[in-house]
Amino acid sequence: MPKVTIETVAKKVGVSAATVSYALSGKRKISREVTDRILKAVDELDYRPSITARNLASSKTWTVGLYASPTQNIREDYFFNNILAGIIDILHEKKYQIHLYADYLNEDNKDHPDLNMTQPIDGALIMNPRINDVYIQHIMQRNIPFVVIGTPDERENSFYVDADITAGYYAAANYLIRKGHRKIILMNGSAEYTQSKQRKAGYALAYQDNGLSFNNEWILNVQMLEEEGYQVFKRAIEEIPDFSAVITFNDTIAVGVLRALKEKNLPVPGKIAVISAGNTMITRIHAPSITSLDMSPYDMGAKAAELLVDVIEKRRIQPSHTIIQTHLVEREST
Amino acid sequence: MPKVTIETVAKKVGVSAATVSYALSGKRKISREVTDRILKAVDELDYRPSITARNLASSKTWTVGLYASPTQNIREDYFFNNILAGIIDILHEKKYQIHLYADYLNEDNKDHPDLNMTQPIDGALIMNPRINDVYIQHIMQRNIPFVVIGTPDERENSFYVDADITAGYYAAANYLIRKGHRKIILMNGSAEYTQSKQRKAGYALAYQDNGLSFNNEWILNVQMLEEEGYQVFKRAIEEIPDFSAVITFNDTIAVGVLRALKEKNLPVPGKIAVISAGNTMITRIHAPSITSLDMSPYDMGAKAAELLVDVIEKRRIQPSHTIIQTHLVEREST
DNA sequence: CTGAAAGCGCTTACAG
DNA sequence: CTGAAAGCGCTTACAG
Repeated sequence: MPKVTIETVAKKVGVSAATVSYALSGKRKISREVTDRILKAVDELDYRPSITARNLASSKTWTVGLYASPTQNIREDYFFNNILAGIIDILHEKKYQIHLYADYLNEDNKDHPDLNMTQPIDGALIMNPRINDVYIQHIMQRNIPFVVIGTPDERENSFYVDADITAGYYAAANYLIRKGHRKIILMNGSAEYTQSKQRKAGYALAYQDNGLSFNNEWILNVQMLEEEGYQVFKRAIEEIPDFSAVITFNDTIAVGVLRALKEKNLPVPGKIAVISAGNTMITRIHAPSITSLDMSPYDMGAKAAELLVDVIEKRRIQPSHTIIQTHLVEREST
Repeated sequence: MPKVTIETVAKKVGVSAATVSYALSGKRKISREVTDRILKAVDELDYRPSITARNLASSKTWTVGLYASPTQNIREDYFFNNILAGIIDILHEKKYQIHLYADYLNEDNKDHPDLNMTQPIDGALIMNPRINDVYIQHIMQRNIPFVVIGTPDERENSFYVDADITAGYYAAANYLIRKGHRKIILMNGSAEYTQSKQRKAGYALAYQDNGLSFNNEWILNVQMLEEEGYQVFKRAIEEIPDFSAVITFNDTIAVGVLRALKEKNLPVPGKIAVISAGNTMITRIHAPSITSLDMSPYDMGAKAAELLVDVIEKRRIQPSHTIIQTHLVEREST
């Protein structure tokens, strides 16, 4: 069975390939009669355009690259599901496809395969921006439109969508301080991510506004895995005396923290208060249920995707950003 | 800044584009000296090949289409994360990219955009196969290599990877029957999915092997959402008298079921035993923790991806399949 | 309203 | 060991 191309259709109908192309795209008016014959031939031959050829000819791919987390994080990250759902829904609506990349950065970034090719994408969505993010640098250098989910280092030149993380952590710390807590451990993310700076800033500001001070030793940097949260926190319990509250950078870490607290017979909320961030299903079903910062992940994904499409299609040129309000959902852990 | 193409590099070095292509791909030996000059020029010009042009010329895209669930399911489906992680890891290792499609099927399947184009993919991974699956039919018709994650209707002509769901549900029902339960509600998935048949088969076989019978009214079909599980089960509690156990088709549904049971003051496991499937983090942190069927989602994804690459690269031609053993993890809910 | 033809940027037989 | 050229299957100015 020979391949059915636009040429096959053109021959069958007795017109040029150009006419078939125009009839199908609607970019030029083709007479009703010819169009009908073309459509009939397309149907009979079961012709389906080669997207690859179309991409090359039009230098437009209708594809967006999504740069996500490392896979071991994806496995435990419910927050990701919701961001992803928002992205998929909007891009589907706008007729864009998704090319999914996980983060596989290592020492030899230079040889990273994804970075050494011009991927066939019209734009990129970058999650979890790092300080001096290699992906962002690469994308910028290649002049590919992009939107960051999170707050990038170079705010002036970037479009981005983020939750107001600083305000969120300010609210969380403030809430605990007002309840009388003075020594709050912050289980922050890895220092390489810009979000970790934002969290610390909110936390610090709450102490400051209440005329109190904190110690940098109360702030720990951990990987995004439950086991990691558990291990690091088990040590923290020994090494940081007399703390009375914990704020974590996501729900998964909170699960690890709560497991360590249970093991050490430190009742929550009786002796220790815990606040997480993410407000995923986990926080509702955990016993005790977990007070958590809601950051509207679905909306973040959807807004970022919308913004990206606007940037790709040049409806937006000047860098802009959207900051989504967060709110604290109180549950049993505080 | 003019675009840097293979022609730019060739001119700069004083060789043909073909030579540059061969030097870069290694498909033909190019002298050490020329190769070095080419590599130097590539570096200086920051040349990066156009994948789109390469795709068209070689009719190979190094891209796999992943047909996933509807987004509202993805939002609540932790199982998906693990399958996805397995897929991503293997495909990254094998140098394939991922094109992600969510399921947006509706009545007018014919006009489904994803189905009316030849997507630039070398192969497809299809999750949650339906009975008479439109995606599978489409992919088969286009002669695109594919692997189903789950068990497709047409087993003879398909490659697929699945957990032994029938054995798993047999084990779950058997376990409950041996504990004295006689009336077990099966919260099954939507009847359009092939997996729902497998679950019912395992459940039915357990009754049969124990010389007992069940009633079809004890088997309910629900959508993959926590709220749905809750709503449907709340009604079931009224309408199905004297049941003593429940098996659900995933962890999320179990959460809904347990919420309904709690609301109706039916203690678990005191009065009702509950078994879920998926064994995601949810089952460990729920109170009570949930006995669950482990189905190794990461391995399923990884094995399916490996198989697909073998099929694409013609190391496997004859349809084959891998069935992964399941095992029941006992927790507090039984 | 429609066609002939150049062009997108590669790869890969065909020649030497 | 290397080059000239056809070809992948479309789109889109350029002409009429």
